[in-house]
Amino acid sequence: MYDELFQKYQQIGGISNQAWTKVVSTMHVKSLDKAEIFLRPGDSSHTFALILDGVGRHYYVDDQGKEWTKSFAGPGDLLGAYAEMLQAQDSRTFIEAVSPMKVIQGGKRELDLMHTSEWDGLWRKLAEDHFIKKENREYEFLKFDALARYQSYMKYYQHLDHLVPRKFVASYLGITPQALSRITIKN
Amino acid sequence: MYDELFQKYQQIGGISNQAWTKVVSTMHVKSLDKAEIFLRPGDSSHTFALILDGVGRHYYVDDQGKEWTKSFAGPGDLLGAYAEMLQAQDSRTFIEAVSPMKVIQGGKRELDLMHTSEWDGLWRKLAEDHFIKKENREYEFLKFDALARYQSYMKYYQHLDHLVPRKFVASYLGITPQALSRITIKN
DNA sequence: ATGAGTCATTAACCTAGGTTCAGAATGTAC
DNA sequence: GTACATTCTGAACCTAGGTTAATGACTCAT
Repeated sequence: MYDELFQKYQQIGGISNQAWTKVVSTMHVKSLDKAEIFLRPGDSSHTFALILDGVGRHYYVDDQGKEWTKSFAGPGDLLGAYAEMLQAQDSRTFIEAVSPMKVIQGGKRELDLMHTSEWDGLWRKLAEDHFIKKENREYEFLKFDALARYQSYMKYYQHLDHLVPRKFVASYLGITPQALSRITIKN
Repeated sequence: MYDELFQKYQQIGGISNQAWTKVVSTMHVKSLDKAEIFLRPGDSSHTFALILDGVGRHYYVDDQGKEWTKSFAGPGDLLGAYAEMLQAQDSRTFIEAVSPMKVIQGGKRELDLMHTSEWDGLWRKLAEDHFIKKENREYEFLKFDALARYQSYMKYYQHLDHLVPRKFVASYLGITPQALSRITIKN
């Protein structure tokens, strides 16, 4: 998985093996139990990880205690409070392991190491990809009903869905588990 | 306004006066009538503009002919099919003048001129800002009802609102003009 | 294996917002 | 200024999805 990880980010941002290794070598592998929380509101957003195995989930909790899932993340994906990192704020989101996970974790040290021009392209690409994904989600919230959003979820996250409880899917779609049941039985 | 524009992007991305002037000097001023369309689906996403005066609107049209507003843009803001530009696709969105506008327009030539490392920081910052804005909108769609979204709109776009017809506000919130009337009368 | 939580589903009822239609209030063109 | 078109508001009715509550089906810890 290490090699795949390098290849993935190499391809996205044209990082040299050297620069990559320099950063990754100081990161350490961490295992997370199912339902273990990786990051919570108030934690430093400098903490991040790359997923080797398993599925993670980024979510908010509102004042009534309801959870709203922003995104899921699988092998190769970035786990972290990305928006807060960009704004130099502490995390406002929770990140938890949906299934048992294995990740390589980094922090401020590694982020600083990536503050060279060689990494600019990668970070720009990551920002752009994040933007495109969120704009697409905006589009779906504006135009799609819950069923159409569910179908889009299934398409986008098909490789992770078998590990994701339906209540999390519902919270990602912005509906209740009951509503998700209604939708998926009928259609 | 020219100076303000430079100062704004100077501050965002640390562009030198020289680099800025080199790009802007080949752009030309364009006036748009109210309701005039600046860009439509199928047009090259290389066409973009910086707003000198007036208010623009980015929107989709769905298969039933309904319009869904992605964002508004005022003086100093970027007018363009940004997501499509990033993906090297033709525009999928409409952009129109909500009020009479004055802009400085650019195209592929200027985009190419900005393909130097000096511009990387600015483009990265733009991508990040776009991402943050969209993630915030995702958050509001997940957690807020129409009234709360309206209040958020009023806060964010208060400086432009006097120029924006309410039907466009409704289409930005993802509701009908009738629903917007209901909301704003009662509250 | 057993009991205590979770989780998914179903059903009955409720509500925010959609739809349709109509009238009032604006704009805009001549 | 008059005429026409567009926008805004309002009311009546409808529907997608929320809320509450009940019932199995699963975990999983002991």
